[in-house]
Parts: sequence; C-alpha cells; structure tokens
Amino acid sequence: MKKINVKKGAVLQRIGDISSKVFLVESGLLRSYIIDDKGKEHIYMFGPENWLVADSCEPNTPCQLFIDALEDTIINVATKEELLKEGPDLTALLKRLDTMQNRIIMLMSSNAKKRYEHFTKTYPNIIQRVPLKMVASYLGITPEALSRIRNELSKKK
Amino acid sequence: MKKINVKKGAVLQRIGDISSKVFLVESGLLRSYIIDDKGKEHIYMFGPENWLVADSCEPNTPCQLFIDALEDTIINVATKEELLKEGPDLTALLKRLDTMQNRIIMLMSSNAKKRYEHFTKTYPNIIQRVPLKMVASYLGITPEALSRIRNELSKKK
DNA sequence: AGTATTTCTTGATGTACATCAATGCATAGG
DNA sequence: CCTATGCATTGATGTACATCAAGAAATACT
Repeated sequence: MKKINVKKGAVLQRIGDISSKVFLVESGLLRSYIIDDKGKEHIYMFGPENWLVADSCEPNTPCQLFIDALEDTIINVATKEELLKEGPDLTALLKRLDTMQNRIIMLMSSNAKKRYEHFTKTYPNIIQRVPLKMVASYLGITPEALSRIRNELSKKK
Repeated sequence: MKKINVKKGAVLQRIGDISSKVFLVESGLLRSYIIDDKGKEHIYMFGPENWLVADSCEPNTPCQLFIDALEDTIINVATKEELLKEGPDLTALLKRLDTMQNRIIMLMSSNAKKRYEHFTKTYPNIIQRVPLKMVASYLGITPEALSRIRNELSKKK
C-alpha cells in the first residue's frame, strides 16, 4: 500500500490497462467511468473518502474502466496481487457487492426520477461536489433530462 | 455446506428474509429476482451449474431478492457466517464482481438489441432453458420488445 | 478584470421502448 | 382427450427519455 497525492484531473487508469490496481481513497474524490461506442461517458462509480475504487476485471485481463480524480485526492494504492496476499478486507468486499446489487436493481426497476431521488438520499454529499451532468451520467440519463426532473421536484414543494 | 435437492418451482428465499444464505448450484438452474412497486418481476441473475446465487445484502439486514428454482436443482447451502469462517472463495468473489460490473456497464451503455446479443453470447445455454419472457426480464425489457428484436435479427440473415 | 469555456436550462422534435389488446400455439393437468 | 393456462407474436398507441439547438449563468484562465 503506497500513499500518493493526485491533482484534480489526474488519470489513474485507462481502458485497456492490464495493471489493474486498487485505490483506497483517503480524502478527495475519484470517479470510474466508461466511454461507449458513441463516445459518450457513463460514470460507473464515484469514490469519495473511504471508498475503494477499482476495476473488477479479472487479474491479467484488460480494464474496462477509466479512473480519474475529480478533486485533489489522497489515495492508497495497491495491486490486486498484494491485496490477495495480505488477505483482503472481506467487509469491504461484501459492502461493495451490496452497493453493486443496489445499483443493478435501481437501473432495472426504477425510472429516472426515482433513481435521482435514491441517489440524493444515498450520496447526499456527492451531489454538492460534482457538476450535475456527472450525476446525470451516473444515473444513466442526459443532463437535460436531469434538469427537468429537478425542476419538477422543486416545483412540487 | 449442506447438500439439498429442490424441485422446480421451489422458493429458497423471499424478500425480507434475514437468514441470507448462499447457494452453490451443482446442477439445475436457480434464479434471483425482485418485484418492483408495480408488481413487475425483474430477474437479477440466473444461476446455472457452478454458479453462486445469493443476496448480497449485508449480514443481518433483510434480503431484497427472491430466489427460486427454474429446474429441479441440486445445491450446496451455507450461511454467510459459515463461509466467512471457512475463508471464502476469493476467486469466485472476484468473478462475481466482474459479472456484476459487466451487467451495470451493459445496462448503462447499450440498447436492448446489444444487450440481447451480449446475453446470447455470454449465456448461450441459458436461453434454451428458460422462457423468453424471463430473458426479457433479465435484459430489462418486455417480452414484446424482445420478440421484435429477435424477429429483426433473424430477418437480417 | 475580461474573455473563454464549461455548465445549466428551456423548447422543439425524434425514437426506443412500454403498454394494451387480440390471436395462435404449446404445454400441463384432470 | 379436452380444456385451461402460460407463452410468443403482431399491431396500434402511448410515453419517458434522447437529441438538437440556443441562450443564460457560472467557472476557469491569462
């Protein structure tokens, strides 16, 4: 585990990389995302304090995700091999599975408005820290659609 | 790890259950799914031979998934606590993370046709074993939409 | 501070998919 | 064997979102 500082905008991993490291965020904010075949970004995950950010590709296969820093960030870096030797943090792994399961369920069963409401409840601090278009990207909608949803929700009250 | 036989149609877990067991499929086919607030089913995962089927909810929280058998199935059952003691199968865990990451990426970045094509490539045997409406449910579309996609694809050739 | 760039919003239009309804087929159970 | 139930398909219509375009507002850059 090596501690490093990265500046906002720094790229930690590119699609196709084989290295496949694991980043434990101490402070700041990372994101992982993909770029689809139309060149559109889709945010896979935000990584604020205490989150673990990594591509879950199997060892020695090319990564599918970009990872970069949305803020100046302090991270602890390790290779997957190192982590496996040390005996990985099972609690963290289970939490991660839970998070991903929730994300899948959300994507499958809720419309954009509900996904947004769920997001604001689950990650109340993140929404203050990133542009709305990134929230839209995480939710799987366009910035325009998110703008309209927020508009509608604010009128209701 | 206790080995049990279940008949097609048997329900192994219900939403809200706290027990939260892990099922390792030896032969047959399980599925896990949710029911949304409109009463609609969404298949979360199919569990054929050698798959691990479980709700990834954190220990001692209520499950979000139903789990039942789509065929007569032989499974090994364990509680999460047991598995954690034994030292879990890390390779299986990593594979599971990879699967879920792929599922999320699919749901976010591909249209129904691409998701279907990806599914048929990735799980060629499952499509023969379940009704198409379940494939549709897994893909996040209606049976009607799937029917039209298949129609279109078969004409192309 | 002033300019450039990104971000957000609003409107008009388009489209992928859902919903609803009807029909033909297969399958299962008495 | 006959009937009931579930499954797949097709057509008509509806809708949630995307796309495109333009302008306003915020942010970053020199």
